[in-house]
Amino acid sequence: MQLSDAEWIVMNLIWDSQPTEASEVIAALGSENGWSGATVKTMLHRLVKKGALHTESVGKKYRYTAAVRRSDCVRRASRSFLERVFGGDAAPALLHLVRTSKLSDSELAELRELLDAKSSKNKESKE
Amino acid sequence: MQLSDAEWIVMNLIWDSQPTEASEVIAALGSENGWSGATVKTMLHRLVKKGALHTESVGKKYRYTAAVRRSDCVRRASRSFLERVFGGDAAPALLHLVRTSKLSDSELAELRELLDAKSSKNKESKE
DNA sequence: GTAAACAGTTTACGTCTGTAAACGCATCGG
DNA sequence: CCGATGCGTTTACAGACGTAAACTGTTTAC
Repeated sequence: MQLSDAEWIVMNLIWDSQPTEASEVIAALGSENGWSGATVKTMLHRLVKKGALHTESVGKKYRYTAAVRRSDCVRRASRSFLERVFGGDAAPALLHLVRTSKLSDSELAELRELLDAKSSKNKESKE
Repeated sequence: MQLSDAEWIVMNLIWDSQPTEASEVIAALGSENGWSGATVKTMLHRLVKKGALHTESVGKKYRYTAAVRRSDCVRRASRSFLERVFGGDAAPALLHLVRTSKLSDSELAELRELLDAKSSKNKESKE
């Protein structure tokens, strides 16, 4: 499920507050991004058509829900980003991101923990 | 300097082996990506037009060199990726990438070092 | 020197994107 | 009951993208 820039904006909103009605999306993105209602409607329609969203008309109300999991889209987008910018090599990407990002102490700690967990897994598979 | 997928492929090649002649790019990307020579020529032309590449005709030979720094493009692409997929928040992105990537011991070590350096910098600024 | 090869420029064309108006149908308020 | 409002659908349109052929001028090999 390849999402464009604008589509990510819509999907992020819907993932965050499902199920969502058109009016909410229009209200949120209209003021936040300066999109006209017509534009938002087009995005929603296209996302439904490409299978990223799902509409249910419960009673007389229409609601949008995500039809694809955010994690899948994130995975796909990350892979594509790594591929195009870093030739698929995660390590330089990570180094770059760490260098150029502000990270709080707790975030740093969490990352360090993950790295430690990964190291021990490396050791295991070596044995 | 917003680069498209295909443009990244060309730019990566040229950054790696500057200066480059059209024939080399065509040879490399033709076999590697299955692009026709005509396609490569179009890409080169567009990249020159948008200011990402620079042509010099030294004597009777034409050579392409990058007119933008890779690091700038990487920064821009990373920011855009973070923005669209993780709402601009680096920490979750890093966690995701670490979780889903294979990293060697030395890469893990290097990352850990960077994190440590960042921690101490955090402390400094607090004092 | 004439044809083949090569390089850059033009033109082409279908698809995707961002942005939006217009249309048609249902519903709601008066 | 009738017009305003809300929502989904259709249509629109310019610019970017991927892909590539055609054209033109130059260089090179026979």
